[in-house]
Amino acid sequence: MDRALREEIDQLHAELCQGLADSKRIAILYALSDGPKNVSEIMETLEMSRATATRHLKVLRESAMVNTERDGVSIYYSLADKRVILALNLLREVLAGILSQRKALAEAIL
Amino acid sequence: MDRALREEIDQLHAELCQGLADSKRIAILYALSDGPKNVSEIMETLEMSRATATRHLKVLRESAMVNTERDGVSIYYSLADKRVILALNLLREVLAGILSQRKALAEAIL
DNA sequence: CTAATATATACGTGTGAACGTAAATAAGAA
DNA sequence: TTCTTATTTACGTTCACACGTATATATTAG
Repeated sequence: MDRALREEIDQLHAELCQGLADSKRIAILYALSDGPKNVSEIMETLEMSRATATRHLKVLRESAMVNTERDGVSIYYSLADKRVILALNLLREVLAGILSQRKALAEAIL
Repeated sequence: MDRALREEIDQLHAELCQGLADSKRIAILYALSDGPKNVSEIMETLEMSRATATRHLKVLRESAMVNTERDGVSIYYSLADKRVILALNLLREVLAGILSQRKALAEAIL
C-alpha cells in the first residue's frame, strides 16, 4: 500500500473517530443500541435541546453510523453497525484502566 | 448510575475518542503497535515535521494512550494499551463496510 | 387549504484544534 | 564549559466544531 493511499484511509478513519468524539453523540449511540428512536425520544431521554439532538444525529448520519427511516411524521434513527458499540466498549475499558491507574496514584500520595 | 455521573463518563470517553480523531495520530498509534519509537523515528517513518510529531505525541500522552521512557538522549514512546488498536481495527472494519456500501451505490448508478 | 407537530437549518458567537516557523530546554560528547 | 543532537514549547494564523435562538421545511389531521 503506497503512502497516499494509506494517508487517505487514515483520514477517513480519523473522520469516523471524529464522529465519536463528543459526549452527546456517544450517549446517542448507546441509546440507539437499545433500538431505533426518533428525535423527540432522544431529546427527552438524554435531556438535550431539539436542535442539538438534530445536529448530532446529522453528524452521525453523515458519517454513516446511523440510518434513518420515516414512519409517518416521525423519523426513526437506528444504529448502522453494531461494531461501533463494540469499539466504544473497548475504549471504555481503556478508560477504566486509565482511571484505575490514576486511582492507584492518588492513593500512593497519602 | 445517575445522570451527572453518566455525563462525566461520556465526557471522558469522548476525550479519549478525540485523541483518535486525527489521521496522523492514528498513523502514530499503528506505528507504535510495532514497538516503541522515538520522535525522530516517527517523524521519518510517517513523514511529518518534528514539531508536528511532538505535538501529536503530547496529545496521546496526555490522554494516556502512550507511555514514555527515556533512553539516553532519546525518549521512546510506546503503546499503553493494545485495546486501543483493537478498537481502531473495529472502526476500520466499520469503515470498510461503509465504503463497500458506497461502491455498490456507485455501481448501481451505471 | 389551514393548523399542528416533527424535523432540519441559518445566523452569530465562543472555543478549541492543527500547523509552520522560530526559539527554548535537556542530556550527552568533546 | 562549549558543542551537538533530541525534544519541547511559544507565537500567530487558519479552520472547524458546538451551541442557543429563531426560522424554515415537511408530513399528517381537520
